[in-house]
Amino acid sequence: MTEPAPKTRKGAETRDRIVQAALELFESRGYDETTMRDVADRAGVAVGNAYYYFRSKELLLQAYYRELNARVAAAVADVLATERGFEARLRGVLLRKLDVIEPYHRFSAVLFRTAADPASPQNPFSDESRAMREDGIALYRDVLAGSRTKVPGDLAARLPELLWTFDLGVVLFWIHDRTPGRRRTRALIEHSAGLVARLVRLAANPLLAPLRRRAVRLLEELAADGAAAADPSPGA
Amino acid sequence: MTEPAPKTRKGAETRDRIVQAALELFESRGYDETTMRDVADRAGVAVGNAYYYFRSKELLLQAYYRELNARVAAAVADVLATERGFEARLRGVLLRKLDVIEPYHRFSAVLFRTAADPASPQNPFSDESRAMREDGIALYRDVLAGSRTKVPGDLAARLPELLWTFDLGVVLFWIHDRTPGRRRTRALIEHSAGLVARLVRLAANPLLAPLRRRAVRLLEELAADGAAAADPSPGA
DNA sequence: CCGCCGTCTTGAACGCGTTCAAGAACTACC
DNA sequence: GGTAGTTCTTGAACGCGTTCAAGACGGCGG
Repeated sequence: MTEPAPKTRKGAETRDRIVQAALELFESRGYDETTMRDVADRAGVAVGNAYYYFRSKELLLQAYYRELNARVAAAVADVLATERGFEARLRGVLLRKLDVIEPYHRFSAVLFRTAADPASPQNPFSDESRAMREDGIALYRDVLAGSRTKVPGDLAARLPELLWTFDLGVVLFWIHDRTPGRRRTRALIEHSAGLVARLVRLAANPLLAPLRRRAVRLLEELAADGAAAADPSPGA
Repeated sequence: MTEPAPKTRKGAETRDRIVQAALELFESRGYDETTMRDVADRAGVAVGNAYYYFRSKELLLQAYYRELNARVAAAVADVLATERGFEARLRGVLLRKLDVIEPYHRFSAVLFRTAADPASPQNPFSDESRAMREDGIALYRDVLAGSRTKVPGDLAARLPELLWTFDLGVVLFWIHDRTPGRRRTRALIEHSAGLVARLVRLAANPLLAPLRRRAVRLLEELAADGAAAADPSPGA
């Protein structure tokens, strides 16, 4: 995942020492304030050595990011196993995720800064992120599948993507949320889970079928188009 | 807007020469590939002088950004003066905007990269961007006011913000759109304008009043909270 | 034990954005 | 014209992320 996987025991140890040093410094001092020379010093190696294992400073931060994603997945599993209602599952997933990532709010800006660049492999719509994107969508497929809510056929195929986009929106909001304990983000999740659930139920109403079909058609068009040309992203 | 406004005629000329050089180089060579030394050389000044007028390279790029915004506002005025239907106004505004910014798609990544950082003044939710944000919201207040569509009272107060957020979403989509002529973004605008218009009309339906009130309450809560603590951003 | 080859490690050097102390140019007032 | 005070201009220097040519290390076939 991050260049030359160490081939020897010693190599692996050095790599670990570098990651360890980096994470400690990032955490205590912040990303921008930590220099690669600091990291190398603390790990007891030369700067060049850090670059032997990580092509860039940013990639060093990614170690954090991957770790986080794994922990989110673990934290969320338990909600998916217990809750049965769609609203409860959606809310539960988002709140758990929030709990896990909260301590890293400091870094979110840096992570997001690079994730925002369409050219960056960290961008959620990039080819390189395909696996993670699909994991995210699969998560919401599961949220839906495990609940009793019935979703109209045409919408069912697109709804997981839509919910994943909603998740991205919540994270975006979280990044910008400077209230203590991320109070606003919690309020957003608390209330919007109910709203989303109601909207999904509403979408099943036959009176609204024409509108729903229009919306689904748009989503399909964008997705199909994207597969050929660039990225399969939804809109807002 | 960008530090020491020149106090003398000569100062203003130097400043202009620097902006000019920067824009030409950015356009022909790209932002990252242009160095401040290049800019200074082409403008016939010392590096330090460029920094006397612009505190950073990024601020130099902002010259572009502000210029663009002004041109968008101008291009859009004509739509607002002629069109009367809400849908046509919304679609027209977005398409015009797209036409104006299209030639600068190259830079959008760089602009967005910094706009994404919550700590950056260029961030659309920052205090420093308050003026531009409010201009954007005002634009959509105008889109609504000039149309015949009737919007329920409680929603009317929040809808301009919501539409501005939708606008942000479209721009985000555009940034990631790599199809020729930005075909996908055009499709998105083309279809979603109608959808949004229908949704607004739907919101007036008395049967949906409870749902609408819930949504409006959430928006109000987030806005009020934000004013006190950090930023008044909406969610997804 | 030797020599070889892949793996790992070094630190000087590069190019960049940015800062700053020094001074030149200009203006205003006497 | 002289002087004081802005305003503008300079270029060397700094700290950073990053690169790279050179060498040290370590195991394996002979």
